[in-house]
Amino acid sequence: MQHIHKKINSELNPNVSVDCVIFGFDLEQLTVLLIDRGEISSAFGPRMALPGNLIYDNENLDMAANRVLDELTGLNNIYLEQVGAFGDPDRIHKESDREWLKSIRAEPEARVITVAYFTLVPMQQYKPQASSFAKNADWVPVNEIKELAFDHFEILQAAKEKLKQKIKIQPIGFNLLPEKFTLSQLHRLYESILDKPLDKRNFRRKIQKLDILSSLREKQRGVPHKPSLLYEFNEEKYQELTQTGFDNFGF
Amino acid sequence: MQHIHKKINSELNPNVSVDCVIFGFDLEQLTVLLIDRGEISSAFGPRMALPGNLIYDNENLDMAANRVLDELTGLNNIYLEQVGAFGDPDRIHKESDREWLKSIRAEPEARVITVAYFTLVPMQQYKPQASSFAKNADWVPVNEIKELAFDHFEILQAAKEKLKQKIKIQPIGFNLLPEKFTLSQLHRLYESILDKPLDKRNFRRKIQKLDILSSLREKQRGVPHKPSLLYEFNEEKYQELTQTGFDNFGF
DNA sequence: CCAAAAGTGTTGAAGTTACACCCATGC
DNA sequence: GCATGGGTGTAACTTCAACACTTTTGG
Repeated sequence: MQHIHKKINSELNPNVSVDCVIFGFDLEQLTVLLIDRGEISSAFGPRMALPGNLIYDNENLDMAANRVLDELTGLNNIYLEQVGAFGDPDRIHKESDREWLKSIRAEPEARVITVAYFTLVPMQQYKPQASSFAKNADWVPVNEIKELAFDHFEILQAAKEKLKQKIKIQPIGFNLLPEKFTLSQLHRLYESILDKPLDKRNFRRKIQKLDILSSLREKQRGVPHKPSLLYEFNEEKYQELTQTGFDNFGF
Repeated sequence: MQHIHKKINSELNPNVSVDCVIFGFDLEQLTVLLIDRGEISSAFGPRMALPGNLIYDNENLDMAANRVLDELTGLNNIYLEQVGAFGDPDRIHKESDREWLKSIRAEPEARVITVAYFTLVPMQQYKPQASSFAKNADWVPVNEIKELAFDHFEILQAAKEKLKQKIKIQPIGFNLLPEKFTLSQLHRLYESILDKPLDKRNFRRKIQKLDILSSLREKQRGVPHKPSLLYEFNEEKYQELTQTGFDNFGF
């Protein structure tokens, strides 16, 4: 896949960037989409970073986030929600980051504040393709991430918090799963996001009460235990509930 | 659009500003602190704006918000919480705003993204004093505000939403009141923020269960009806609850 | 037959909503 | 004495947390 961006009649703004925290789920754990910046010549430091880059002066922040995500990973047309703005003056304190910026930016020393966005996507439908200064782009389990470029680790934590909040008031987690899924997979997803165990029976009861699932007549095959029923969303109710939200999904 | 980006660390950054949404309560309704920019020479448009200005390259965003608030209104040392980043390229579309910027900025045409902050303060303890480019600074009832400079009206709406969310999980609303207050005043405050009526008895029950109020032996005087008992906070419990929050103050 | 995950109900406690009347004061 | 807002309790209902055993499959 290649990206042909219509020529943008505007300059990069050296002071404002966007970064994207794209969450996925591999049926085991929560993952996030990172780019690999490759070996940085002389300096040690984390190679991985959130996909992000400077904005253009004539695009709004949401558009910039989508463009940058597309340019670096090939994912496009994704609804992104803002996490917030980050940008301590010492945000670029790692030598490796400084050096890397010199290789890709016109004004590597400029003060940059970055606006972070996040969202959730069904991993299996999005195959990231690295390009531009991303040497590679791939899903990484959130719990395995120990450090990232710049202040991206901090941004990731903030995004995780937002996600925890959001999952309590909207049925967002659902579209991280394959089209047909089991309640146990959904259960594991909620536990991954909230980072704590949830009672199986209580969880199932609550979820079913939301009335957004249709159980299929189909079962898992080939598993060495009692096969689970498969479910899918009731698209209509799901949309409705996404709009209205629920005040109290008190996990 | 041009960028004159200085590498010197103590310069104003032409592309990033902060704006502050400071909420107060006048015992009747929610208010917000605005500055009056005065008559703008030839153009019509709103005179009022949120206190805000460009950041310096060597200060972090939180510090910038505090500094700007102090410079424009004299309020200082206030805990501010981020609302988010705003900054469509067409954010400066009113002629009056454009003209005003020419009078106060070195690069009035620069693309600016702004980071909004909000907080709540006890009005009676903070007497705003306008200075710098603010001709006046004063509390204005939120419901009376119909338009503001730039995209400040939109920012105000976003801050109100944040406030609604926050009041459901933390006892923030309390410190908008005078030191001694009645439960009815607190009740009215919650209704103002949530913008809907709350049952009197249920409200009182819930609030009291939080166990952060001490009832004084003192009563209102001079009111033409049964005088109310006065309350104050239990400072210790209040702090504790502010830390931990409550998952479920389900109004 | 064993291992592994799926699936299923009840109970006691806590919380939620809705609702109507008397009380103390100033004028 | 009247207008005004202050103050109080209960009942029906819903929601919540805690908890253990049987079922179905693959190997």
